[in-house]
Amino acid sequence: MKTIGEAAKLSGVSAKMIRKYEEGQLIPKAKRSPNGYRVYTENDIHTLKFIKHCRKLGFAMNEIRELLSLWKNKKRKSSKVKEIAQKHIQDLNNKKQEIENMLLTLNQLVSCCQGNNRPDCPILNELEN
Amino acid sequence: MKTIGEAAKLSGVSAKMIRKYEEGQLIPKAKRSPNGYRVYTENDIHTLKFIKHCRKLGFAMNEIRELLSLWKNKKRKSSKVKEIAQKHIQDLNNKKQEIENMLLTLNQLVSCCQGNNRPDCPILNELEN
DNA sequence: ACTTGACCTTGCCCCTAGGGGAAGCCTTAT
DNA sequence: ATAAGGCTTCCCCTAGGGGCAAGGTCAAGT
Repeated sequence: MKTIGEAAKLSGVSAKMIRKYEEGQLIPKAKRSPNGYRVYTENDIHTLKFIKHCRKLGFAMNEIRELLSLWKNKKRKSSKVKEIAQKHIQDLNNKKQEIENMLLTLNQLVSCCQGNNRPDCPILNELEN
Repeated sequence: MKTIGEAAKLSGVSAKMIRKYEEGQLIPKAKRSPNGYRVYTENDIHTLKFIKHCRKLGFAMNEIRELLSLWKNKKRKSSKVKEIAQKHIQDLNNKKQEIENMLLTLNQLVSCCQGNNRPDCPILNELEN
């Protein structure tokens, strides 16, 4: 039986986020010891690690909620998991594309700007129009 | 003199965000007409367009605050503008790298998952460890 | 035995950038 | 007069962090 700080260290999820995941019902409400502190089992920490890995791949909380319920459900269909992952890949590709568009414009603008002591600046000119 | 809705349409910034930019002091507090509605000049709309363009390139509000003050300052040094832009390019490259790392793992996992009616799933296996 | 200090946990607030929505007031057209 | 739509402020949501006041825990020193 661990406190929230120990669970945080062991799982890699911050104590703050553990409380949020409880509030957002990703994990069940933790039992409390007599002093009111949250108490965690090895199993809870296993679940927190699962969540941590999901976050590292960029899954949002709704998606993690679905992944958790599939993970716990031994009668799941792997097609459902694959579907969630593919949807997420799509989202990430869109974000990546947006960033690349920004970089294209920014790199071009920066290469045009002298970057000296004078006020003339093609970056500001572009932002103005 | 325009209302917030008209200013939103003309600038491309939503009414909601115009109020937030006022609250966050990116723009000065709008004057009010006798009924309490916010009132905007052509000049205000020009500034809102500038902010809109900054956002489209992914600048955060702090950065936009700096860019706005440089924009209004005729004695600025273009080197300062260039510096902000280069720092931002760095941030975007980092984000892009993170996304690419996620995609690498996800694509590999998805290609390993059968996606059928059976529960075996390499994606969940990976998330578990 | 008692106090002090260090560290932990609690719940609460704030921040980002943008959206959603509710409740109430104002204007304008029918 | 009434309905539609715009404006006001206020709240909630995301994912994660920062911070703070109040109180618990524990060890060391008095």
